[in-house]
Amino acid sequence: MLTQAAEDYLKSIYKLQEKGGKVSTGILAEYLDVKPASATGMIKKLKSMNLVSHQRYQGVTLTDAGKAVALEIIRHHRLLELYLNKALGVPWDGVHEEAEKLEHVISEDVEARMDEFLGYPTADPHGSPIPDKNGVVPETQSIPMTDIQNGQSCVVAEVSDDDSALLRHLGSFNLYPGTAFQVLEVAPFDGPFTIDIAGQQAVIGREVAKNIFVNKVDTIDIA
Amino acid sequence: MLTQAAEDYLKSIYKLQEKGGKVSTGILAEYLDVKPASATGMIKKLKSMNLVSHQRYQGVTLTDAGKAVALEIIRHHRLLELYLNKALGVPWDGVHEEAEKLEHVISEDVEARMDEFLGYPTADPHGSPIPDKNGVVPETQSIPMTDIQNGQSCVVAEVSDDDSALLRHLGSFNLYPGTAFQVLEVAPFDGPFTIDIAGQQAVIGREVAKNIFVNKVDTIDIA
DNA sequence: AAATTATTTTAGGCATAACTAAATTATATA
DNA sequence: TATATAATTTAGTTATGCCTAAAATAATTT
Repeated sequence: MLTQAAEDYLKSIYKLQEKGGKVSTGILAEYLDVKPASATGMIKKLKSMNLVSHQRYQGVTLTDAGKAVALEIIRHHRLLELYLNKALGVPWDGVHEEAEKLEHVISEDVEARMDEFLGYPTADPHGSPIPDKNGVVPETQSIPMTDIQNGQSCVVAEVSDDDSALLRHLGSFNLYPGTAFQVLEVAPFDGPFTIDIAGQQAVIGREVAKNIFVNKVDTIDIA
Repeated sequence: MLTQAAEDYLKSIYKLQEKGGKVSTGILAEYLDVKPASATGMIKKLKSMNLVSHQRYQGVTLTDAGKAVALEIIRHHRLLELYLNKALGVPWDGVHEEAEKLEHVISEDVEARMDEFLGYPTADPHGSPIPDKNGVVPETQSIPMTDIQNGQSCVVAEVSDDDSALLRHLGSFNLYPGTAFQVLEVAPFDGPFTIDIAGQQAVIGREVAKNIFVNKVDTIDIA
């Protein structure tokens, strides 16, 4: 059995690897809010278990075994988030924190039952893809909202899950995955976005927009 | 926050206290499968937190604060058992093990939501009373099956929850809480019980019967 | 090549929780 | 009441796990 800390390291390496290939000790340490020396220590431990590859000064990479573990934890986390939201009505800004604790203790049996209850879903309440039980991650090709031009219509695909204040803010505009909106105006000099959501106007700051990923659509369905 | 070990000690002290008043270090150690010296160590720690009273060689007792914590954990455990069984279909011989891990991690919010989903239940799948959110334990007055005489009819009230093989065995006879049966014969010299469950005969050994608690009834409802 | 930056090693700290062995205290027995 | 037995406590040890600061080393930049 792996410790909770080891599982957290693997999960973090996976997520950082997604964004930018090799994961340096420093980046990993910063992400986990520990000192680089601590990260080096855990990396050595994970390497001895053949869960990561690592050569000094070259950064870490997950091995196939390590990736499998990381994906399993991520699957736990995202299924739990969706289950807590759908089955127990936990608001979407609260599920992350709860899942963070439960993901390390839930059994495969209970996970399978939640999966079945939910109808084998492919995304959590924030739009993040849920790996299947073999570790296959559903493909997504969303783009950052900050790349969207004036007049373009889009649908929210995914938002960051770990900042509950941000999630409450997005919720107040109904900016959940699946929600359509049109960009009315992008203020110059990296200014805020004015958007139209189902007839309501809203102003979304750039720092907020960075946490929103969307798919472009040709026209908005007017419901 | 308390450690998991500390919570387990408090829970154990509560349970042992239920049966026989003062809880000696030795009994506690045996129950938790540690050496007496280890129990002494944890008792000192809990005492320093005002969760137990203890005077050397005199055994431990929970303080009001300690009892509140113990009841909270027990409530977590039993609600989880029932939730896993009713909402996710986990078989009754599997819920204990799962709840044992989850009870230390679940939030009060999620607990309240499970409670509501279940309709504010008062007993878990094994018939053990579920303390309410203020720590009030529903009264029960069941008696050991081993005290039942020939010819007496009873209804299963509660069974031990921690031996899954035993639970599967009882399940094979339909001996769930609420099930009625009649004692047809008690073999002499502390021998087994022959009983009638809905027309089916079964032989229940004494060691098994010790784990079953019942309420006497005058007659069996013939369904 | 020197200076800067990043990483790794070393050595040690702290928390938790278990253990053994020996000393102490309580209880039972002769 | 003295003594033997049992239970408990103390003291010191072990093991795990994760962390840090400081020093050493490697890589990168100027």
